[in-house]
Amino acid sequence: LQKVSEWTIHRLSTYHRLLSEFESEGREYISSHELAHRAGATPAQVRRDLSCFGTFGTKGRGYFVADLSSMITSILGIDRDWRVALVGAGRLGSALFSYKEFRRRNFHIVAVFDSDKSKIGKHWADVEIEHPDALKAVVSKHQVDIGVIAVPSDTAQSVANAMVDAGIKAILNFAHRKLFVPDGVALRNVNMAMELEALSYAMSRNRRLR
Amino acid sequence: LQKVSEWTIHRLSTYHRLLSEFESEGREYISSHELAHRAGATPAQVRRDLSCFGTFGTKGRGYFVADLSSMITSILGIDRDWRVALVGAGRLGSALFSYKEFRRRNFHIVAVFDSDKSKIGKHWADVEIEHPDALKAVVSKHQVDIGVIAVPSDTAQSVANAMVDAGIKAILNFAHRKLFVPDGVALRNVNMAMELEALSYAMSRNRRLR
DNA sequence: TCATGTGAAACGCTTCACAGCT
DNA sequence: AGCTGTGAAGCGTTTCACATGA
Repeated sequence: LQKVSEWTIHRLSTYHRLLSEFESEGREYISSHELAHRAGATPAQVRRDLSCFGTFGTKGRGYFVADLSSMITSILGIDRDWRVALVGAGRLGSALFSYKEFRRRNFHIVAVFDSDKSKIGKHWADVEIEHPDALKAVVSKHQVDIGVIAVPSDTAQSVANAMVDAGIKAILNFAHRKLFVPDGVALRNVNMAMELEALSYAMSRNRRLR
Repeated sequence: LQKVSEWTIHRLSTYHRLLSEFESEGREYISSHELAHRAGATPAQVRRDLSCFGTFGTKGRGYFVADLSSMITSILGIDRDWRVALVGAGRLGSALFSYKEFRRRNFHIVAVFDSDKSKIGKHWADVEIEHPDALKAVVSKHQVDIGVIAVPSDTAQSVANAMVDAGIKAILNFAHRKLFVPDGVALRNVNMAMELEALSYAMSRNRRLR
């Protein structure tokens, strides 16, 4: 079993989405060249990415769309439901709660937490907002797999600690702060402010170059 | 002028945030070692990142916090205001509109667009929601620098095209889709579904390894 | 002939290690 | 002595190019 880079995984996500499109277009076979073109990658990269997990193609023909799609589904582990706990019931949390792309991929938010007393007890759809103190109990009761952090930066690390303590093994962090978690806990960050700063840098530089 | 990697830029964002903390703690000097520790990086990496832009440190002492902070501010181009146009006034757009981290960094959303007739004409704070057809006119009127795409995947590329056509040089894309833009236009993606799939992969793999 | 799968080369980022300055 | 700045080594990813098989 070799090491697979996180970029490969991101590209697999992309290939997977494109394969769905090809499937609904009725395409049977797809070449690495065409897949790469639509994915913004190179043919060699597509083949290399896939080769990490086995040999799925037919020489001279390409990849059978339906098979490849279901192989990637299985590799990514999205051939099952995942239960998600959301901490932070502000506007961002609300947007995440109703983000259709999540449910479409079988990620189900089964619990919502917020320390704001005016929010506790309210319902979002059929989920009641609870105090974060209940995290550990709720996580084991609902067998939560993934924790989503949508709280202000200054409390993000303590929320992450509580999630780890509750046995959560995967965290998606929206706070603008680097989080530290033990080995064995998967952590991904979505940092919108950082992306804006990257754009700001690019624009400042372009201006300077002209 | 050398090439600077996008990871260096992301780390500069992180250093910048940490330096603000050190400043408010009253620290005068900071070593690459301590900065790296808080940033989750290595001392050599901190020094290498900074060396792309000049020499800011004092041998034997470290970096003068206030100076380094303002240097990074200037490098990232966040020492000025940026005007942002948001396309997509759904829940995600709404969350972005009121995301405090943006305004704190001087990113100001000065225009909001949505093609939903029931939304057009409504106001968010003092910004009126307009039809995307008005994009080009509004961008040049308000001198918009950055476009944010918060629409469903299937219309994201056409929105990006319209932004490019309107002269926007930097785009932040929240749609779950790879966008293609011409050279000279900076593009950053925030792909929440993709991050969840990366977590799903990590969890599936962990389980398989045991 | 056509497209995959893969050693090997190329490339870019990170880490090492130390000269040089305070 | 302590810490920066940086050439050089190390390492992981991408790209090349071709043997292999349909």
